[in-house]
Amino acid sequence: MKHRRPLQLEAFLPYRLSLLSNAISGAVAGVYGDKFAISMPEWRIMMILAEYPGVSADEVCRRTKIEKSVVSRAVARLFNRHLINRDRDENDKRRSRLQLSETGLTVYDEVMPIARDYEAKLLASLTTEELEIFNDMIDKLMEKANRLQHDYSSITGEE
Amino acid sequence: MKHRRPLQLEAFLPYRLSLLSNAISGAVAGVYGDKFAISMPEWRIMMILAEYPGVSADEVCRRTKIEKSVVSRAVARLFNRHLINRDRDENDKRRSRLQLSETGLTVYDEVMPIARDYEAKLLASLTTEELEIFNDMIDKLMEKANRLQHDYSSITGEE
DNA sequence: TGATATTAGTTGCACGAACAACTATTGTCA
DNA sequence: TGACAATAGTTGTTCGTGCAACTAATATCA
Repeated sequence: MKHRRPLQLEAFLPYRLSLLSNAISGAVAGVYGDKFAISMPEWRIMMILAEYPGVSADEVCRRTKIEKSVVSRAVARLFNRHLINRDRDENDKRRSRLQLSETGLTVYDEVMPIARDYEAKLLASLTTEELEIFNDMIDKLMEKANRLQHDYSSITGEE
Repeated sequence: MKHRRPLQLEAFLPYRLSLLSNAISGAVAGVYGDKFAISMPEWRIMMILAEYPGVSADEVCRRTKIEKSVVSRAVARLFNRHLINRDRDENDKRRSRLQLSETGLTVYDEVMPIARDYEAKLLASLTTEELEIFNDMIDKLMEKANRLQHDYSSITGEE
């Protein structure tokens, strides 16, 4: 007779992480989304531009890991709403140079404290040491996941 | 604490968790997705049905936290592909009683070891103790996130 | 009992994300 | 130099997801 061990779905890490990520992202999105109608990728881009003014859309992709088409449309939308400035790089006319506009900075300065406050409250449930461990484990898992993804993608391959 | 410091996006937890969750989910999806053309929610439902045969679609929703429309369509698709059986509950004719079919069980038995193996390999990068801590922190953060989501949703002025 | 509220499940619709194809510019190398 | 590859960015298409409206069955309560 076959012994079928249940997975214990509630303890299944991918499942748990997905739930947690959704819960947190949902709450974070509420912070800026409801008030300024800014989407998650748009906000991430604004954060990047606040930290690295003048970067290109491509660099935003590399830093955020957001799909370039998503970045393209998000940038277009931010630009149309005058939240960012978009100049072309004269040394490489394919490249754009992006930065927050005056308005964008204003919005950023208004939202950022709330986002920071949210993160602080969220992390208040962890000690500094725990947080360090947590971050360390995220790194490990991330690295492992990327390596495994490569391995497993060949399972389905021709054979 | 801090005033005008940049957020250090790379250290921003919601951002990091989102990346990790995507990476892991992507890899997991590759395990069953490529081979059997089963989507993520479909696979989760199959896991639930393997663990709790005969549950209703609504109970699947509660257990997986997946939107009921998504569950409805996923169940329909699994049913059409003869991976699950769907009977109506005679005591409450609104309810359905779902369970894996013979075929579904076969698929489950083939995919499950791979999924389990993947999780094992993923978690191999953590010690047992670390994993325990990690799970504990996920619980804490989850609880906190749910509470905060409630708090922050009232910022926008709606009640 | 009958009016009304709840619940289980389905379906329509809108929106965001992934993927690929495309334009325009720049880099490479014979 | 000129042909071709690579890169930056845009756009079209498809698909998964979430919300809301809807149907059908059951529960509540005067």
